[in-house]
Amino acid sequence: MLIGELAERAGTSTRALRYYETHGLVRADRSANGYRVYDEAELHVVREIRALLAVGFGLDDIRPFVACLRAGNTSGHVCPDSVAVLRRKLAEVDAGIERLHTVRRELRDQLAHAITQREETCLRLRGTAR
Amino acid sequence: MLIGELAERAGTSTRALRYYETHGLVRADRSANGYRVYDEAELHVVREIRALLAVGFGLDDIRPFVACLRAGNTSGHVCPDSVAVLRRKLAEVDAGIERLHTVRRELRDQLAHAITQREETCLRLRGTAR
DNA sequence: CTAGACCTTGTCACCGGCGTCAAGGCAACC
DNA sequence: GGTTGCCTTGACGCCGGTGACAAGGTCTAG
Repeated sequence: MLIGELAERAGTSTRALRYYETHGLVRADRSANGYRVYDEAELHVVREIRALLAVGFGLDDIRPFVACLRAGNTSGHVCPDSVAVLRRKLAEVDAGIERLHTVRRELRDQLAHAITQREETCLRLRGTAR
Repeated sequence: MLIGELAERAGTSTRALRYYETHGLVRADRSANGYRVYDEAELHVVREIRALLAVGFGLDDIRPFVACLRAGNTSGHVCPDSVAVLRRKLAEVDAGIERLHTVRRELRDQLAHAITQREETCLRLRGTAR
């Protein structure tokens, strides 16, 4: 399987695949003419990468999952390192949620305050208009 | 007030102030020697900018708030444009929270799954060991 | 022989809010 | 006049995951 086919089957671009390779996530053999040649296993690797990226992982976070897949596991999630990353990410997401809730409260308060202010101004203007 | 003093009093850097200026958020007069000279009002403007940046606003989002302050309002939040941005941001934050909750669920499930798998593997290994 | 559909490496561009360095001008004090 | 400490503009770097383009090699079909 050449890079174009892998890209299409994995739903990504050849550019991305080469990028993953330079960052040590995807491996390729080379044919005599220098083309990258992939086996079926790499398809699963790339799909794992894409799935994790979509969830918001960075390439560095993904590395353990790929290693786990390469170690022969059906899922990239079952190795200790992967689990550690999952835990960390879960904590990060929790922190993010909390932060957004704080921001949300603040925004709501400011919005409420602004509207109250506007109504008062409006009333005052009507008052002076008479 | 020169740029260094403003930066210090507003809790930011001169670099940031110049950046805000190039993006039309902060205004400065120039003294004879070309130095930026700020009046007290700009301090409030910069503080407003910083507060909104801290909440996660982009510079473009902040522009209406600055305009509102310049229009003579005590708060930058009371003008219609500002309120519109506040509403939009609130919606964005809500969307962000929801997205993170989705991710969180997914992470939790994968984590649970991974741990279950590991326990099974562990049991199986113990079984074969005997 | 040629067209076109692949592949290769290398490089620039993007987004946003700055940090940081360069090279120089101005003010004030010793 | 020399040092120190402010100020000026300009330009590059960063982070991450690509998109896009250039200039070339390779394979296949007509």
